[in-house]
Amino acid sequence: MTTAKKEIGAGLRRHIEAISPLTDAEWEFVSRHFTPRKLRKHQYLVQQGDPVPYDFWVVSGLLKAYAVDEDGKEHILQFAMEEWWCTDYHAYQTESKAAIFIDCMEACEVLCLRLRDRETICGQVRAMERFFRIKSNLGYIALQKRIISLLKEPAEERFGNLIRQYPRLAQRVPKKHLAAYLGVSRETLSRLKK
Amino acid sequence: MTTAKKEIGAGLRRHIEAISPLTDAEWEFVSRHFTPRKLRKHQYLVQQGDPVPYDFWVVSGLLKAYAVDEDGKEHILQFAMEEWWCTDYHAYQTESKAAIFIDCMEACEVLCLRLRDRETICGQVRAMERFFRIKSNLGYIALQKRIISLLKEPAEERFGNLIRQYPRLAQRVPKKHLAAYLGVSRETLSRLKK
DNA sequence: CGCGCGATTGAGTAATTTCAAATCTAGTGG
DNA sequence: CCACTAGATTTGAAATTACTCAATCGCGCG
Repeated sequence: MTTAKKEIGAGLRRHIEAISPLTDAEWEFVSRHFTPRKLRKHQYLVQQGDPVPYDFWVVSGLLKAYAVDEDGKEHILQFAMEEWWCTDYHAYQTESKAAIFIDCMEACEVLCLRLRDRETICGQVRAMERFFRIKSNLGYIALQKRIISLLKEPAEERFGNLIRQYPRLAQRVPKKHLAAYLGVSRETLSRLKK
Repeated sequence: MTTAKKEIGAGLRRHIEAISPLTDAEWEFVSRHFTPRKLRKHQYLVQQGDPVPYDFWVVSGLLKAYAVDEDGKEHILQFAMEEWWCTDYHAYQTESKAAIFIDCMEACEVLCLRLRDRETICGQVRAMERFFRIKSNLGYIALQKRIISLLKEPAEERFGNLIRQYPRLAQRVPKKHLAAYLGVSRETLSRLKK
């Protein structure tokens, strides 16, 4: 492992151990299954219609995952900043074709994990099965909140909550993309900010 | 265990083993941590502001989980039919107060699982940790699809997909509740059906 | 038979979108 | 340091859509 890769891996290890501690031997085994990859701004990690061999963990940079409707408009499912996981989980899990796009809003470094390797890791390392269980649970909770928010709150309140909860994100991301995340047009979002 | 409870438990065992097989001893251990409960139509399982000690697995009947906005309107997060899991997972996991209501649209039998017991089960029975990991994953995928659907598809298409995917549900549930699930008024839903 | 709940319909109102144009901003090269 | 350009944001006005409120219809159950 190169020095650079070691540093990258250290971040992932901290991320995992915040939930489920690993022995050095376990970490050694786990880390072998991740492949680092660098991408430039605007590069795609996933394109609609293509297979999705990897789950991605963001080391640095910023991703957006989005669906495109028949008018060509983008609807953002998720932003993914440092230490976030992101992929088209349906396509990934079922080894089918992607329904969404994922691309880099900034230059990125990611760690890639194949489905087979994820299952191997979970099978061999008990702590990793626990990690992914808890992580999935937390993800589920977050999406439940998002759905309630979409159904119950007016756009203005959704926007307020977004910048309150992710102030860093709101600065890094062009507001038209925030609009596409909140489910309103950029013009409406602009008018809301008063 | 009574005969009735054995029958109920058998359904849960099948449900679990469809994902992750158990030995008889493991099942014996696991099943001890579930408490059966019967409820009449319109009874609450969770009320906003109350603690949420249980995750519920539906043996029979039909639940709805919903948030209420300041105008008193209901926004349905989830229906839960036979063999579905349901609770306010945020409040459950963090042992905080419920943000939503869950009540019975029909008379129900459920199996109740405390957080502590879920963690015990996962800690003691490897297959159950795997079960909950995969189940959470599938749940996450389902919610991702729902969010994309809410953002990208017009209400008419959401309605069509709903009755296509859950035809049984669409018949069991008053249409005004389907509207509250889809995020439109009942009048709008009514006009869409043409 | 009549009550109650749900579904539908109509009319008016409020909110959002669309399209177009103007303004602003950050990064580039001279 | 300034001018220029591309992308982002804002603003305006018209058109569309969805909502609200009220009234009516339909049906099952007591």
